[in-house]
Amino acid sequence: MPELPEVETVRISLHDKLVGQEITWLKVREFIGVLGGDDPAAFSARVVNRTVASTRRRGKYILIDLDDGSVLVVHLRMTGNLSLLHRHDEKVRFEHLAIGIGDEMSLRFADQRKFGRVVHLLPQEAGTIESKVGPEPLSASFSAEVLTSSLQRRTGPIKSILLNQKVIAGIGNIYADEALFRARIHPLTPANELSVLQIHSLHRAIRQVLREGLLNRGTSISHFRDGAGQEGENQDNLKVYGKGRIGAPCPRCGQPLQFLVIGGRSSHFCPKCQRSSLTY
DNA sequence: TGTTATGTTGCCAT
DNA sequence: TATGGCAACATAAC
Repeated sequence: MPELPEVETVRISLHDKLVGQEITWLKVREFIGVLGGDDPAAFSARVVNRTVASTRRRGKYILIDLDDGSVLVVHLRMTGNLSLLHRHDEKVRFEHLAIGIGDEMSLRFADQRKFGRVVHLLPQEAGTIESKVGPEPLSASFSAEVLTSSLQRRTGPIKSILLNQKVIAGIGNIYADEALFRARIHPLTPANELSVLQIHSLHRAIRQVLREGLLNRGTSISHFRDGAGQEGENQDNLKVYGKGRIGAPCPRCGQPLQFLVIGGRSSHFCPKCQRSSLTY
């Protein structure tokens, strides 16, 4: 479900309603594992009575900064969902954690598949997130040169490399396929065989598809909703993702799109527009 | 009714 | 270190 645009959409939808609010109570439901092995009572003791200082996003992580320098780290994985409801609203389906926000609201974390986590990092642990992810693709520091240097020593298929969070933070299966289509690069191309022009094209395409995803407030193919329960619109903007299996026509050339499993992930592309050794 | 796929990541083996 | 396979889990769609 959630890649950079979706995660950022959730964060933005919650930010103003969380900042400055006190965490007043906390309830862990049946799935205690949501806390990543932490003890519910200890977790609660560290978090309750703290105030939300700010929210941030790093890759696919939502970071909720508390006033003591500690951080609530939320990862939605495949089917995780954050929603801000009134405190007396019914428990939502698959709810694993409810966090009281001020006197009236509660932030619910729900996750059908139980892969997602909400962990609390002490101030001295807050840096561990940084060691898990690479550059932010929409930041000014993510240049074509930065991308070049991380691709040139890798031999794996570019599709798989784009999914590596240490190479670029926040790209998932949808935006990887969309970026490769825009850059006209075959997903199986070994990363270190891309030409300078192809890397520049890919760099531009990555930023473009992520920005569009963000402007459309995320891609809602099945599960995705923002913090207010709103669906995104970017599913209408997808050019190839999900279309290869049915052989839908390429929006550029009309050829049937193709489907491949690459690194265990479904991959959709145009065999004509995205050729393996395209020289400019 | 059974099988298969699902947008993520970490662990394990090579 | 880089890469690939697979498991974690629940459900919908075939």
